[in-house]
Amino acid sequence: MGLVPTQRPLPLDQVLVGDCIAAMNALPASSVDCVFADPPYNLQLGEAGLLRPDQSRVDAVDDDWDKFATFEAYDAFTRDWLAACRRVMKPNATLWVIGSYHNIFRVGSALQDLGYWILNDIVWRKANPMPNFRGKRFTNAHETLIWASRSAESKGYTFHYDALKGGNEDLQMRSDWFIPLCTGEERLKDVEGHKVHPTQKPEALLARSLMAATNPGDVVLDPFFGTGTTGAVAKRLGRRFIGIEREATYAKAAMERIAAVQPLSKAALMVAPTKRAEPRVPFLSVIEAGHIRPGEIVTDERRRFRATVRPDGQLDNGLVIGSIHKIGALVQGLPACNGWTFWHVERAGKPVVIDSYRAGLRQAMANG
Amino acid sequence: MGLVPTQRPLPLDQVLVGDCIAAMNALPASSVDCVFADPPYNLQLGEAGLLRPDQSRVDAVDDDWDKFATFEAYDAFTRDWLAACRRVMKPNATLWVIGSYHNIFRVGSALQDLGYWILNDIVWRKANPMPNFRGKRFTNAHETLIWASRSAESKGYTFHYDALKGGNEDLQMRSDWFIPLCTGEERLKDVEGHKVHPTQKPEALLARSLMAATNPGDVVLDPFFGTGTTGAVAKRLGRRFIGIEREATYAKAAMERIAAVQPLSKAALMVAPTKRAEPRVPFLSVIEAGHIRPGEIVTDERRRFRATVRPDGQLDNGLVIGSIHKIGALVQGLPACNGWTFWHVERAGKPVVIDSYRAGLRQAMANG
DNA sequence: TAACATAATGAATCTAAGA
DNA sequence: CTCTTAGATTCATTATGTT
Repeated sequence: MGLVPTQRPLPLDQVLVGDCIAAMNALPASSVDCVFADPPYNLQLGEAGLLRPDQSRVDAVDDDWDKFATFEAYDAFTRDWLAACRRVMKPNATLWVIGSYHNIFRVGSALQDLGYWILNDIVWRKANPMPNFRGKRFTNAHETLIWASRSAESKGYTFHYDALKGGNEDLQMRSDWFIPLCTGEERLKDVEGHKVHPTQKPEALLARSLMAATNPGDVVLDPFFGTGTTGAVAKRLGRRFIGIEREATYAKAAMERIAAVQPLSKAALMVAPTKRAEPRVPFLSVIEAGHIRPGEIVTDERRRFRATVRPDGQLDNGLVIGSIHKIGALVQGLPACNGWTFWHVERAGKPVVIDSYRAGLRQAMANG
Repeated sequence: MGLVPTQRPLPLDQVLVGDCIAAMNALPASSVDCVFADPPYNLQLGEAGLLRPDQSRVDAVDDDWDKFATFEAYDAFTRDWLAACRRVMKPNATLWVIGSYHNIFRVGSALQDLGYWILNDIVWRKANPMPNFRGKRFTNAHETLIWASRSAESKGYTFHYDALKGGNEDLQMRSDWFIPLCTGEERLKDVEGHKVHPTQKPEALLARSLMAATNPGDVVLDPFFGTGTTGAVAKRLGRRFIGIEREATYAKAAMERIAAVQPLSKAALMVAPTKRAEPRVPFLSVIEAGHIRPGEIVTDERRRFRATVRPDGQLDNGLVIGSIHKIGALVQGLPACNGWTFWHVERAGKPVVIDSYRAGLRQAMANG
């Protein structure tokens, strides 16, 4: 590198169409304040395709850009783009990467190998994830973001601790974020009503990341720009962006989308916390918290019906095993029952409704 | 199996004191049903620099070679113990590993490189995490578990889908678990009131993992046994354990702790039979038992489709003869159909699903 | 129009037994 | 080994259609 000749100006608020590594290598070193990257996940899906219980087909991400022959090939790709990012990052810049269990461990390792310094891993808890249709695994209800500084010596990175805390009911912002999927109006669709991009991210996710780790006027680079969520949020928040996208159709959709975005006033940037429905509390959590012991007997208030609490959070009435709701309905011969208000445990000789153990857990679960 | 030469019995419900890799290599291959591992991560950053695995300080944190060597040593260690685990795992065994952003990416990558197949990554959301005192990062409010099968071909792993669902408001259990930290009574303390082990995991975390992925009587191996949470929970849940721990003081504390654990009753641990596990009933048996007569008309619930019951247990829709499933799929134009839940017969003017005749026959088959 | 019912869909590593 | 068949399997939200 050596001498830096007449430096070209940064291509701000634009989308560069082409390979992200080449495009980044054409940018001057130490020139961006933040990177947000949503690289291919390398899903490795089977040939057969997946059917829902209603026999409709799941629209899987089977695009060519997500296919890598081996982990080695994926690792090489990952190292290359991460290294290119690191070169253009200012010394105190930070980088966000999002991924799932398919790829995030490769990405995290590569980050560390290249000298990045992990500040947090963040869990995006999806409000409405796709279920596991075959019942063979836990519902894959989250994705992971890694937030890293350029190196362990980058102590002066931006983090708006107080703003985040103020927007989080004066509690420190935790590493688990509860945010809905990108659907509805926000999801870009073509004239036929099909989604333009298979993996468009919600703006709320980008907004929280960029609010936390950048200042107004900062330059945010996105090497996998897609349909430009990063650009749209950057513009709205008064940040600048540089997008790089290989597919011209995505790039075009992104620029049209961003053109329609209105930047927010400073006052509007102080976002009110999102209202959430009360979180569901699994009955298993009441047992795990020690309020009710496995093997205990639950009864209705007048002790006409009884069942035994199992360690898995189900009830056993001697004939059938099922949820508090199912067994409650069964013993009464009703089609449905709210087990929380129906079942009681004995405490100091008196029946205590199990619903009384829910409130505390709800409060604790609501954070994040 | 063929001939099995004088095989040493497994050291069940014991703690082996020593190096976990040597201890595992002394166990017979394909002998455990599940592994739960809470490995050390010595990649800890000090406030002012990097520590080597032996806790000596790395002077020049910008020394790339030294940094690389540290990760490399950790990776080699990780590969070794994961490979040793894989050898002693039965073909359908699964493995759990827990870690934080310091080490989980190394572990996940090593897993994949060794041929394990990741089934889920699970987020343990802590109810009461340690706050971030300096306000420079998000509160680190979670840890990550990886759940993996021995290989992509291990399709027969244990997963108690229905039990988990029943304890979770009749909804699929998600990949984000909300569980309190290990504190209070549960936390092991020495005579001076200091915690015995720095990273004792909550029993609820182990209980959910082991209930999900093992059956009563299964053998659970924990190569980093510590103060024996895995053993305590395994005993309580009627599973067997093999613990391996390098520090004799931890091993001793673990055995004392486990000795005090009362196992739950067999009845409480009984696994309810799932639909998948129930014996198959030929539709012909329903006819033979007289529940449905040959020549009767079957319809879907809303009577849009119809077919005739043949004496051989097949259906005839006027054009094609085939199984209840095949004809069900055919009339709907779907690739597949569960004929048991699709077809109905008329009884007292109302449609009755033919599946309702299976339960009685199953009962009879079980008794006969 | 309002209320209600039905259909669609989201980064998915998603079956098991028997011939 | 492959091929065939039985039959088990979904949650939250948005979009669309019907009464």
